Amino acid sequence: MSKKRITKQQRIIENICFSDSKARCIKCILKAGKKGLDSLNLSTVYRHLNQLVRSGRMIRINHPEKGVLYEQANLPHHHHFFCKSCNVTFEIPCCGLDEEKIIPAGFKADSHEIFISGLCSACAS
Amino acid sequence: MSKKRITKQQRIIENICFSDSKARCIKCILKAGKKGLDSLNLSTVYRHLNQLVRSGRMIRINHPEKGVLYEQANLPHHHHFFCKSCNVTFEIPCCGLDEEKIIPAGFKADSHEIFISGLCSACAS
DNA sequence: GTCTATGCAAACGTTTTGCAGTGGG
DNA sequence: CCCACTGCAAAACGTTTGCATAGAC
Repeated sequence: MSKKRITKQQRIIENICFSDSKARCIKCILKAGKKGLDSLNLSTVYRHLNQLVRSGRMIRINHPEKGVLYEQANLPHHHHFFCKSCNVTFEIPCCGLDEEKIIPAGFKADSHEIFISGLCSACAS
Repeated sequence: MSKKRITKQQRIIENICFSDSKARCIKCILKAGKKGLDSLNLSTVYRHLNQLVRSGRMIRINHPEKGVLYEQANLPHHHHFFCKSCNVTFEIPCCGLDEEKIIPAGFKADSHEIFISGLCSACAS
């Protein structure tokens, strides 16, 4: 069995991912990481994110308008509101979905994703 | 202004897209189209689908597990259930989402997507 | 010093685009 | 007979992979 090494790159990437609960795209993570280590490489970011997803610490979400985003896996159940004006993705803490109502008889749901688009409160006013 | 021409390719592609309400991927459309016209080209399918999306007759949905799918735009409100066992996407006719409950105060939603994953009735039994 | 993780470049799959030629009107 | 649409090949993306080597231990 190979031994894992903790590298500067890994520390930087994980610090970004776990600094808050925001969902981020790869490029945002790379850009933020380059502030701490200019030589940080896109492949390295991909490799660490894939590893974090595989190990279950993060999840990959496929946002209908923003593409692939990475987010912490153990956040409380929530969904995503994308503001078309300021281009920011907000987490929506509670879930109003009644799975019983929506799924056909006999179907067994084990997960769901809700993506809402519109205007956030700042842009709506 | 340029005049539009109705081509064999266009007729074939639209026939496939509007033959039923199924959401289809590009490759499925190409494969089906090649039955009617073997020389049908992937670029042509992309060009027509993009045009159909731009003109508002179809929509592009970014399915979390199946990638990009194309679907008629004017279907009654519905969402998607993806069966992880048989790999089929089912349309769910009704919507149990109460937007009032889920979105934060001041936010204005104008659209939402719900993707549910699990087992369909056939695979669950 | 060893051997994993990195940076770089090349490979890959999907989507778009440039261009010469076909064919719809 | 014209010029929009097609097919083909190449470009343009986002993501993954192979490889030599920097650097963690």
